[in-house]
Amino acid sequence: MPGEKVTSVDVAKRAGVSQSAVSRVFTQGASVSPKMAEKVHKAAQELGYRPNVLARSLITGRSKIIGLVVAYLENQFYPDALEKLSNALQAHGYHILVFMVSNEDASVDKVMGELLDYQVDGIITASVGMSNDLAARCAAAGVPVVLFNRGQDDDRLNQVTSNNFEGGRQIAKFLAASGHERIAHIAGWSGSSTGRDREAGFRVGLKDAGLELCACIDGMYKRETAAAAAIELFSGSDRPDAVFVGNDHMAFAVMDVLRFELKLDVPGDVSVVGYDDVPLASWPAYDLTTLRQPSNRMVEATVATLLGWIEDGSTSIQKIQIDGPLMVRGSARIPQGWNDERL
Amino acid sequence: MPGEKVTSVDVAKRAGVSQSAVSRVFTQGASVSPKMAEKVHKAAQELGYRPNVLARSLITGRSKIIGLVVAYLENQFYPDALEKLSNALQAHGYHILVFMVSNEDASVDKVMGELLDYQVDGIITASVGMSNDLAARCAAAGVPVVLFNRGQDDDRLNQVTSNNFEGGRQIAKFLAASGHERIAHIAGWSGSSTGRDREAGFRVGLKDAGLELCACIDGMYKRETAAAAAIELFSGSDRPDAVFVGNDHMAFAVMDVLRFELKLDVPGDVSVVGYDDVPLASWPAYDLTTLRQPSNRMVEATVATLLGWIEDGSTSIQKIQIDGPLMVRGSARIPQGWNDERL
DNA sequence: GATAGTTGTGCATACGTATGCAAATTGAAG
DNA sequence: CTTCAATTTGCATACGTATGCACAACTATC
Repeated sequence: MPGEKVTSVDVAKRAGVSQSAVSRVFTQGASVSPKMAEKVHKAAQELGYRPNVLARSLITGRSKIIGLVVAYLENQFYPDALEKLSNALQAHGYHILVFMVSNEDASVDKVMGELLDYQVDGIITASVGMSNDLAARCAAAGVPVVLFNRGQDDDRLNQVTSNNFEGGRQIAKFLAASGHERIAHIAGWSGSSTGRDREAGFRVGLKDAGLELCACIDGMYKRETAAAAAIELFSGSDRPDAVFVGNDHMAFAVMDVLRFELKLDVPGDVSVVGYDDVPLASWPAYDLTTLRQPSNRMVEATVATLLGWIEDGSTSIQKIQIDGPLMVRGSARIPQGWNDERL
Repeated sequence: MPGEKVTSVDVAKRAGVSQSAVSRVFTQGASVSPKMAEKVHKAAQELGYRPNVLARSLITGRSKIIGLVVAYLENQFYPDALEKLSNALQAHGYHILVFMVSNEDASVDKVMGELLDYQVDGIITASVGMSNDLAARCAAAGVPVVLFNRGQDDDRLNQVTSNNFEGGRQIAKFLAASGHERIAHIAGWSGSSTGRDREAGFRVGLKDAGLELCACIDGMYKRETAAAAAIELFSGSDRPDAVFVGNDHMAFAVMDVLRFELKLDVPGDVSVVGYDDVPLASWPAYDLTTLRQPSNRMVEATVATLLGWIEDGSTSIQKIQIDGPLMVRGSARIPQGWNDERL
């Protein structure tokens, strides 16, 4: 391999100008004469020169890299968000450096260290929390953090979520309105704010309707755990007639168990409602009634917050909650006149 | 924000040693006395020092960044691969910088330029090809490229795929053995090697069995296109009794159309076979018979190729094809004695 | 055409680290 | 205690770029 690194010095030499001139031509907002710009561009073109982002970052303190920490991509919500985040950031000249973590242990902290080594301009964590100790370090390093789809009390951390409490309540209202009487919940991981908030809202919603949760199991946001929970809940004869599952990913597992293992009819025997509205939820094989997390708007808010912090020096902590609609589909009995009421 | 960048110089000062000593302590394979190492580590600890990867890369010429170019994450195969790639590379001290492209136009080339700006140590493209012009530039820059799940003739490009031709043939053999007579194909995008190879193998396999393709439509690897193709193929009365769909992602759409729109029974009326074996394929809602692309081994091969090139200076072009088994499930009629034969 | 004001350019230096080289230290052997 | 080899350390410099500062070139004004 030839391995010809062509630098601004080479370009300067060929164009017969100084290195600083070359630098200015490639720097946004520096003043150069049209004549100079043309000369330099020509030389650069001929040599195939492109500025070295890393070297630049050394001096500007801006790496144009955003670190994304994510636990797993199995739940379709996250690849979808990742794609949208990447596109949005790319449009602003930033790119995403990916860090996979296992959510359970302290690997988050370890990985975050590596993250800072890369001098990232900002950090987005999707579906993972972080230790306060770590939050402090990021704050000290001046690196803004946005928790995407996860809340945390630490007041140094921005966060963007859907309105999980309200979402849970809305689902309760819906299930109550269609006359269900034994309503169960397979909750999101209780170690996560999203899981806890959805459950809390759901309970309040049921209470408002004069109902009470007949059973509640932590599904850990995992397919296997949710499936096991479904078997436990629905094997007996006094089974629930409706279940709110903490996210779509688990809801699919639950529907699989209900229909193919326990031979129950959905929604005839059991109504199932999920949370997220991932693309798969609308496919007819599942046709899942679910509360939409508006990923577009969540991504928008995340990017806006991050860039505001990085480029405009904003320092106000944002705790953004975005409302989403209930997508009424075929997996749950529909209350009479539901559509009318909502017009 | 405080913004305390702590450098090796700060650590050196506090430990009462030279900056180079600090550097050596944090450099793999440099010789330092235990005493020195301890002093430096202590000071570093106290100040919260971590080496700046970007500055390091400037001098070593190694950024520890691998660029990943990917077109879309909607097909579950890719987030799955991304997760595995990231984990494998992370274990070797590398991280993935993500670049989303739209496959159709020349945006690949544009994005690749940005990629090189980051001085990536290597490039993985998932599901996208690249212009020869570009391949030349990467070769010139000494940056190794691995095409993941996509082939291309250019002899400067490594590639890792499943054995698509053989896979297609195996599927043909399977469908023929179960006595299907009117066999159709909704092909992968004809602009991709994977799509073409699977189709070619499929045709050969049918021929070997004395059969012929009764219809073939390009599904573009897109859900909507595949759905439209399914309607076109199966609306008439002389419909096919089996269809091989170019990947699982499209196969799901096809099954949805067949079952819920055209009210056909799978596999009673039509057998459906996919390609990839993404996790969803094994969920009972689809229970899709499909040819597995062994993503674990493909990832392994990709990482090995890339790191061999980067770290061991290997320069031999690898064109790796990995065989995968046919996962026989419920979406296609099973030939009598199929299991016996295969023992 | 001289002067002041404006813009464009070059010089020098800095960013944070790694590394060749020579000096200094250590340890072993005589 | 001396000598020599082996190891450890510090000094200086380089990586590729951006930017403050001083100076050169140009424009407009009288």
